[in-house]
Amino acid sequence: MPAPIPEEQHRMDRDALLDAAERLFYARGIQAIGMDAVRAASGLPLKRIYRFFATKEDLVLAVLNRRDQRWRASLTAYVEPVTDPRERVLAIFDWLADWFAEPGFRGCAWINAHGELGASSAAVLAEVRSHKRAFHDQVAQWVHATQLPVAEPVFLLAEGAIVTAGISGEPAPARHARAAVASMLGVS
Amino acid sequence: MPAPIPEEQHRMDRDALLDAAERLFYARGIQAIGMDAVRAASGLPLKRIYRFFATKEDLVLAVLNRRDQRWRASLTAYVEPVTDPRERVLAIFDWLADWFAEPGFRGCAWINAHGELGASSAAVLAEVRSHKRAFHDQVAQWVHATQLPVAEPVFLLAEGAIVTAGISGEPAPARHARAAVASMLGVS
DNA sequence: AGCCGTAGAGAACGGTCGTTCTCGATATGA
DNA sequence: TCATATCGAGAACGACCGTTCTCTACGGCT
Repeated sequence: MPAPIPEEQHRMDRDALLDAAERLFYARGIQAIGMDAVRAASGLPLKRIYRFFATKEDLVLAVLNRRDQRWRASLTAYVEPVTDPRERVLAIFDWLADWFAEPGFRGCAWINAHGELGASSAAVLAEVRSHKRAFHDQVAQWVHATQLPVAEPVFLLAEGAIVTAGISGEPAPARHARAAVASMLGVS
Repeated sequence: MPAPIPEEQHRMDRDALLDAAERLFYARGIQAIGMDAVRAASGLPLKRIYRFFATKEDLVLAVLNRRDQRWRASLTAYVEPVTDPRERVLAIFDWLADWFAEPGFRGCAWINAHGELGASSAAVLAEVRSHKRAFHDQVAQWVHATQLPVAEPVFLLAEGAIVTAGISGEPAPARHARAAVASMLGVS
C-alpha cells in the first residue's frame, strides 16, 4: 500500500470529518453535538478541524451542502432512468419510501436544521432554502414533462410525506403521497 | 379595580409565563432562549418559574400543549361553521393562508420543536406526535364527511404547505394546496 | 409589637459550550 | 547535526446554561 500523497490525505481527512459530523448532527441534532464529540468521532485533532472550518457554523454549512449534493444526486440517479414521464414522477415517491425505511431515518436534515438554527443563523437558513428550492425545481421539471399542471401539489405532497414520516417514524406517507400523485396523473 | 384573589393571580402569572415563553421560543428557538430571558420577559422571579415548572423541559411541554389546544380550537372555530362538507375542507386552507400571513410567522412550532429536541427529549417528541395525530384525525374527520377517500392526501398537502411556507417565508403554498384539494374534491 | 413563614432579587454553582493556547514531540532542510 | 517550523494532545479560557442557594424584606397572625 503506497503512502498517500499529502493532498489526497487532506481530502480524505476532510471527508472523514464531514462524515462524522453529518452522522452525529443528523442522529442527535446539531446543537446537541459539541465540537469535542466531532473530534472524537472523526479522529482528527481539534486544531485541524478548525483549520478546515473556522467555526462550527462553517462546518454545519459544509455538512448540509455536501449532503444536499449527495441527496439530490441519489434521487436523480434513481428517477432519471425511468423513461415514461408519469412513471418517472411516481419514482420520486418510491425513492422516498426507500429513504424513509432506512435505519436511523429521522426526517429531513434541512427541515430539522431549520427548526434548530433557522432563527439564529442566516447562513443556515439560506442553505436550507437553497436545498428546498433545488428540490422543488427538480420536481417541477420532471412534472413538466408530463404536460400536466400539477408541479406544486406534487412538490407539496413530497414535502408533506417527508415531514410526516420524519415525525411519525413510519414510512406510510410515501405510499399515500404516491397514490395521490398517481391519481392526479391519471395512472391507473 | 378590585385586588385580584390569590388564586386568580396565580393563574394570571402562569399565563404570563407561558405567554412570554411561547413568544420567545417560537421567535428564536427553544434552545436559544435561556431561563433568564424567560424570567425577564415574564416579569416573574426565577424561583416562582421553577415552582410552576420544575424543569425547562416541563415548561416547554406546557407551552406546546397550550399552543396545541389554542391552535386547533382556532382552526375548528374557523372551519366548523362552514356547512358544505367540501367547502369546509377548503376552509382549512383559507385558515392556513391567514396563519402564514401573520407577522412573525416562522413555521410550525411542533415541526421546529421536533427538529430541535425530537432526538434528545422523548417527552417533546411525544408531544409533537400527539399534536400531529390530533390534527391528522381532525382533518380526516372533515374529509370523511365529503364521502371522498382523500383524507391522507389532504393531510399531506396541509403539512407540505405548512413546512414549505415556514421555510420559504411565503404564503403561496396555502393557495397551491387549496387548489389541489379543490380539484380532488371536484369543486370547480 | 413581635415573631415567623414566605417572598423577591440576584449571586453562586457545577457543567458544557465553542474556541484558543501551551507544550512537548516530530519532521524538515541546509 | 542542529535550528526551525509544524504537528497532535489536551488543558485552559471566557461565556453561558439550567438550577439552586443566600440574604434581605415584608406580611399576617396573636
